[in-house]
Amino acid sequence: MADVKITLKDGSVKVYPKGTTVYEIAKDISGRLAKEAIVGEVNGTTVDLSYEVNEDCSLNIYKFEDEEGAHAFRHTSSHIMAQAVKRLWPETKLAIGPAIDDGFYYDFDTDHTFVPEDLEKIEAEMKKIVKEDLSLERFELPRDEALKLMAEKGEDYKVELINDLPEDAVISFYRQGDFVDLCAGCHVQSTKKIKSFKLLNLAGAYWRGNENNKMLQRIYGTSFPKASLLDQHLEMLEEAKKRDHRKLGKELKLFALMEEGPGFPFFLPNGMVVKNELLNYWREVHKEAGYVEIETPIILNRELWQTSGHWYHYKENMYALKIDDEDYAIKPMNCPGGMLSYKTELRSYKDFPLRMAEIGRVHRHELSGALHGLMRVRAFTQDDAHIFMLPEQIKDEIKNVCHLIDSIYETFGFSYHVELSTRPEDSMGTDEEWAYTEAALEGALKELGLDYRINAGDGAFYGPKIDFHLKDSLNRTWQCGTIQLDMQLPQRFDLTYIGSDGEKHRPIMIHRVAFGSIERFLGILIEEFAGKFPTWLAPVQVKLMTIADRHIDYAKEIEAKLNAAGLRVSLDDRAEKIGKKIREAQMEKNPYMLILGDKDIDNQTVSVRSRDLGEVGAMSVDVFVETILKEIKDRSKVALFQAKAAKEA
RNA sequence: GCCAGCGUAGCUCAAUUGGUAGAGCAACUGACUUGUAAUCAGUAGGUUGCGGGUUCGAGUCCCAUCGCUGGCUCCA
Repeated sequence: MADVKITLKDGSVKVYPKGTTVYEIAKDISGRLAKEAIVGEVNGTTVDLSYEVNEDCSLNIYKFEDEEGAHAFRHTSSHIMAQAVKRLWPETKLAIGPAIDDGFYYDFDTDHTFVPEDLEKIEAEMKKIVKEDLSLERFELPRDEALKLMAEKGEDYKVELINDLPEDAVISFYRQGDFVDLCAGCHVQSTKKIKSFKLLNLAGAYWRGNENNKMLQRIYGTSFPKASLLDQHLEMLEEAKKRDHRKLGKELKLFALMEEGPGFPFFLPNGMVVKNELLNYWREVHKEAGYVEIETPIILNRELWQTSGHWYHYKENMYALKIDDEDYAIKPMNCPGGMLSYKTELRSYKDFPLRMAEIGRVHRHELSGALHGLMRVRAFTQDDAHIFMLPEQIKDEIKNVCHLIDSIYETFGFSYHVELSTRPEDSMGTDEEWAYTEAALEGALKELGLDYRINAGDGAFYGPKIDFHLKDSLNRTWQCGTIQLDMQLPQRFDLTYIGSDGEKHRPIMIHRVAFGSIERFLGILIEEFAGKFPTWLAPVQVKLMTIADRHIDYAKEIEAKLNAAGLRVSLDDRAEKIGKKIREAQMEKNPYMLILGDKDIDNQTVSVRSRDLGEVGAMSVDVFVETILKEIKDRSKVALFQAKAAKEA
């Protein structure tokens, strides 16, 4: 393999095998992942050194494909956007403008209200800046000079940021032409590198994410080193729109959201089939995992919510009402009812772990602006369970729940990430209790070897939690499963059990969900499968269609057989062409179509067409039923007829 | 709740500078009797989200309100 000769800025020469990635070269030379990133590529046998080195770092070259490279690239894009905005509206004050997963944003404070047309103007100005080929120069200033510089420029937000930096912080700036920004860095060497970009949307955002602060105007954008990559990304966004669960939910008649009940979804017959299948599956696996099921009331009195603490800690989110002059509230969570259920009997340590599940419908008054299809609603169904146990059972039980959740997600083929959320500011309980419970959850995660990230201060007010997050079609993540260790409610409700010593003790309680919310899970499910549910979930599993009216009797005969086999069947016996019936069935995303005509009557067969595989061929009804029943029983994610076709071939 | 944008037939969208709402698909009726992604013809369908205002005249402009979308905040 040919070697690549690289001349470094200090004049020294290094030789690498051709094909070595720039990233590896950078690591090799610098011996570490340096804080400055530069985007570059090895082409052929030479390396373009023109964009090579920062003043205070050794050679650090990253490709756009590396996280650091993309980050630097987008961060520079963000600076270019800010520079463009400052040129167009000089009075604008800059807040923060970081790189994010798929692009970048910048928060601005200006009297000018940005409208969508402004994005084009800003893009045009950005193009100029890119063309000007401005190099990004880093410089550091002592605190007082840094403050002076930003104050002179009227950048109040930057002044605040500098004031909040720790004493020993290095205060760095980046300059590109006439534009200077307080910035810790990671930039490409020149504005010229930002080949393709697009500003995507406008949004409001509170300064520092605090709703008591001023609302700034945020502009989101994305950028790529090649136009083709940008096009590809924009195409992906278009594709994602097509699988949006709100769109598909309407098209497939799964659910409806109406003005009459914002945030309160209606489940239509098709959606109800999917929901019930999900619940059937859920009950099956939970029974196997040793759970019992209960149901508690939707409405309970004020005293209960005071006991639980919700009346004070969750009041803004609760729907309250008066009944016979007494205060009641609609449950926002199932736990208090679960506590009362626990207390209906004297419990023994021998009953532990006691796993009480509840498919509970809860109502929460979410902010109107937070509502989002099925993902964020005001009434939803939690697949809840409260598990009561001994302290020494905590780790194993958390592991059990993690396994259960994992196996459920695996059934749908979902990948997920885990977060551990710790004590929030507004919380109940002692420091010791929090330390103990947080350690218990983290210990279980570590023993399981699960990757997780810590979400400091994001726990529930009554305990720390482990969250399982799934992604929607736009890669936005949604919390679904959660496991919360709760030492508050057992105390507040004075829950006890009789231990082996014959004395009363306080049980440990886990509060957990796997789907999280059936509604949200269904939303994720729709987007993941783009509406093409696996057969076991599909509202209509088999669509029968006649070629001509004379085939209707035979079709009804087949329909009866499939019905008898427990399949969800629908017959299209309209006097339409078969092409049209197939087209409509495909659009309804029915997994299987049976085409019935003269040949089928003569041979006593059905002609099978699969939504995913196309024409499968003719077979006897019995063979068809046998195969599809297996596919359903296995909760297969793919059509089993594919395997059959492969075997025959 | 906050910032911005949007709201026309069941769905997807039209409607010059304000001039009196239209198309495709779906639906319905009829003809056609069809072999793997759209047969043809006809019929019907809208107080332009709701409520005010400006105007000779408002889907177009203004105000208010409800809802939706993208974010922020919050959270399953």
